[in-house]
Amino acid sequence: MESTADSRVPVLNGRRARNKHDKHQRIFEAASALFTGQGYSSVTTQMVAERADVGTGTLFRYASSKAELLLMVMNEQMRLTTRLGVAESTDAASPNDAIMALLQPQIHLSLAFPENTAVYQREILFGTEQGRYRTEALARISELEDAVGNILARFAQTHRIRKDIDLNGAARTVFSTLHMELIRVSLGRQDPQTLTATLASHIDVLLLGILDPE
Amino acid sequence: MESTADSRVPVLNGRRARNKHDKHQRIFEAASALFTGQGYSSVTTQMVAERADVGTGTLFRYASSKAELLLMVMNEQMRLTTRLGVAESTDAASPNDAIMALLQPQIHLSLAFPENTAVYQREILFGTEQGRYRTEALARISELEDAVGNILARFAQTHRIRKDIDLNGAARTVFSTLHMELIRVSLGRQDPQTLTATLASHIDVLLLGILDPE
DNA sequence: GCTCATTTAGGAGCGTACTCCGTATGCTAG
DNA sequence: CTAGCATACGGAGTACGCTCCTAAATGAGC
Repeated sequence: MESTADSRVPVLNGRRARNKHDKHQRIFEAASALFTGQGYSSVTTQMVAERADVGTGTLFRYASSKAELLLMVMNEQMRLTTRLGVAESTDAASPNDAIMALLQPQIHLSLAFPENTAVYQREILFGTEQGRYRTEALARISELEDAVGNILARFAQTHRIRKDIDLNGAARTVFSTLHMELIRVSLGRQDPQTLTATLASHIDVLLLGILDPE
Repeated sequence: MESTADSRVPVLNGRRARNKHDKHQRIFEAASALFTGQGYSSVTTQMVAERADVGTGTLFRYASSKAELLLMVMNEQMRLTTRLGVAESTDAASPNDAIMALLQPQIHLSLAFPENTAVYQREILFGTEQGRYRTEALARISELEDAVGNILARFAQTHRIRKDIDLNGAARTVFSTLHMELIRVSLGRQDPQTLTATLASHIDVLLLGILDPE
């Protein structure tokens, strides 16, 4: 028994691993094409399964729900925008600029795919299942929140700040506004033009509001 | 022809109107009892129909979806809390107190029914159907937002305020935070205790942030 | 190569929100 | 009271996300 335990080390080069990888790839491509082509709601899991040439049962072995399929696709896009945002925020003059530079790529992506963004936001906020892709999405957002928190912390080192202020809490309010504005815009309830201005204004007020009024 | 047009005035005393009213009442009570008794997700529309003693087809003539059924129930509760909040906010000393007094009853209600609140928030934010009860819910929230806007406007009259500040936009950020915190708490991701403090702090920062720093 | 154990595949089947349309009920005119 | 019309009712049927269980594929030991 113990001798076979050694073979538990995952071998990635077997037929099995390759098949799995292939199927995952096909499913990813099918979901990606369908979701970005026609919106989330008009795509059925049957369609994805057929296009990926797998059974429906198989599909749900690779993503535990239809929503997870979307997260799988969106995460990949978010991976790029996050990296981009972090990079661009480093050489910003003011904290306002830094935060806006950080978030700009996410906003841009969101505006490009409104319906998928709405579902993405919905699943982030209201999803209960602890699937692989949802976990990844949450991690990515936490990253961004921490980045904003760090920018605020740096600001706090060069300015007199009110004592009882929780900087992480402050960072969260920025994201509350971001989430809500993204939802509004992605569902067509608000002009995309206003989003950036609203967010910038919130940050502006926030920075002034946390200063110690001597 | 024109003479019959007079009869278009809705007569509320016919058998028909009474039947309709009765059914509506039964459906309301059934939905109310089931949703508050066990959570939203474990209630099926069949159950509601049976308990109300109507067919499923009939049920969907009175509420266009399961979510609308919940909104129907929650709206009624919100009607009371809104009135209460508005009343209590009038004799508050500071704008902070006024806003918090305004929102306290809503928060209290939300904490009492976490699961239903989560669904309520989800439908408010992401619902697309233009059902009767959703419209009503949105109107109720607009009311509250306007009330916050008014409190800020009064504050602006007795203090020097930065020029380029949009008070309604500022009011919206308060609600962004409120929505997000309610979601977090109602899904059990955050301690209910912190909600009020977080919100109060946001308002605090906001009020300082919109002041003109001479 | 052969056998056995374990992992993976997939499609028939299920639960549930919602619809469709034939039937019943109430209203109005004559 | 009756006929004709409009409205309301309700349950069989549908769509779709997801599960369950049998069968197939793979790899290990000999």
